[in-house]
Amino acid sequence: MDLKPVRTRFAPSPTGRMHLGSARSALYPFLLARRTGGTFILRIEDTDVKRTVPGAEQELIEGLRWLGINYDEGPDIGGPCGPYRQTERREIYHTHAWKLVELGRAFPCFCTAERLDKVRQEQMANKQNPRYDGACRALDPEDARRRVAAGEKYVIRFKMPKEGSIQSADLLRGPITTDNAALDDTVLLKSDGLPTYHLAAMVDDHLMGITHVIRGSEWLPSMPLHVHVIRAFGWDEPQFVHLSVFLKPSGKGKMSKREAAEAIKDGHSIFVSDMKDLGYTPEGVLNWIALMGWGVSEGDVLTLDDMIARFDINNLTPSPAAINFAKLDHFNGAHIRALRTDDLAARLKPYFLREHLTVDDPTLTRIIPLIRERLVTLDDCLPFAAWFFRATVQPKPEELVAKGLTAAQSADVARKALEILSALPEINPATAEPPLRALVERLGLGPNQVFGILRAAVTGQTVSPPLFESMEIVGKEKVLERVKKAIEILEKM
RNA sequence: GCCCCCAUCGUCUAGUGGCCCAGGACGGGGCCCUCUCAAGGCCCAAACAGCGGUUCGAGUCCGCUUGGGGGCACCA
Repeated sequence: MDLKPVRTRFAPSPTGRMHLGSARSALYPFLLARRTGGTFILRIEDTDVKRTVPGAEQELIEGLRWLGINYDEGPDIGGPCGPYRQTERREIYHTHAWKLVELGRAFPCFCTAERLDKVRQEQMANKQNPRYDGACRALDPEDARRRVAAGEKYVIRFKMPKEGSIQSADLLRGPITTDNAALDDTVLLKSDGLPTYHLAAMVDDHLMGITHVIRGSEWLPSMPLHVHVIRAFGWDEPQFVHLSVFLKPSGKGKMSKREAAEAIKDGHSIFVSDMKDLGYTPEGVLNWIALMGWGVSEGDVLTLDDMIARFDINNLTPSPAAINFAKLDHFNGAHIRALRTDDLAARLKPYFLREHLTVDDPTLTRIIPLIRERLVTLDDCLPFAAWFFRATVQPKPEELVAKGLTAAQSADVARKALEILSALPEINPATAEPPLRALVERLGLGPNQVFGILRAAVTGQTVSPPLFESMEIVGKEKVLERVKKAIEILEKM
């Protein structure tokens, strides 16, 4: 791959929540910039004032930060090509739109939305393609200028050539040729004075020196228009890369609001800001989205640094990808297992605190090695280890009874185990396991039966971290106390 | 309706004309390990959408069909 430093950007519109698709649209240009020693920019495309939702920009910024996708220039940190929020660049677009008018490549249009709607409906009724009918295209330029000066509402439309064709290219798909006749006199500057995407993005990408435009495939059909606009200004177009969409897990149809709700029911989400609460790590999420649309031949558990080292824009795939939450779980678990103890402890603590547990840090640190490889999500620490931070446990009576034994027999086993444990100076795997295994032998029982009783007694549950290691952390005093309590419960059954 | 894009195991993908009776990962099945649950190890099932070309040779190139996706706003 060509490693000349690139300038790339993530240019979201702050119109809703940040989802997986947005995250990936940010990731790839980020990776390309880092791989080549280039620059990655965040630009907010907020030119649709009606659709802008308060807080969306903040969610975007926080999402990127959480994922570790850091940008070099952006609305909150500035940079040499600012401002990075399009509503703050009004004059730039205004000037550029009129420049196109002067060049004869665009024209003011005074048509009302009502008339345009009517025309469109008639066209559709006649099975024609809906398009601008050209009413204002033929207006005398001086006339038009006077009407604008007089304060009449107007938009500026691109004056699409009636004949000929244009060639544009997508890096992954190759060149495509489009007849100009199939293209429309698209609005570039709206009557509120703000630009449409087709003007704003082209102007900004040029002014910000963007070399590679990596964006969603919904832009593929308008790429020819974009190339027209860019060339009308006399600029060179950047490399275009269109990313395919994410499909819902079934592979039938793209992710939708309905599908997003389904995911949440299953304990999953397509929204970046939900991921942390659900116990996902940035590493896991990143790894997951990175590999939907990017083919690596082998070794697919990757950190952000691994991705940067291996990223090659030519290995992106143009076909749509169905999301698969099982794979997210896999990557998340793999990255959790790779975390250092202190790091994992710090990440787990909030989930215990969320349950109003009092966390003792040294204890937490000792628990980590026992649960690390059992965690798929960070909040899995609760079922495995919340009991460590509770003063008492409440085993269900029936869970204290070993398989194949009666309550009375189980109580007897527990009494014998208690006797052994009481005699130990302290309880740990080295001291407790050999005599208890000997007990298993002596009673002619299975280890599951004896250890199962103790597990339920000490942890209050049937699934737990390894028993002897757990008992060591709990401490002899509490272990004895809990086994005694278990015996009482069993005796009453 | 018109325009554009895509097409390898259930899913994500490797494959850039001979190295492919198609490789990896997830998921699934089996076995081993084992105090529960995991993790780990070993093994198994599972795909080139169809039809025509081009070529000595096609998963790989071309065309058509089918299927899927996207777009046709003073939204991005």
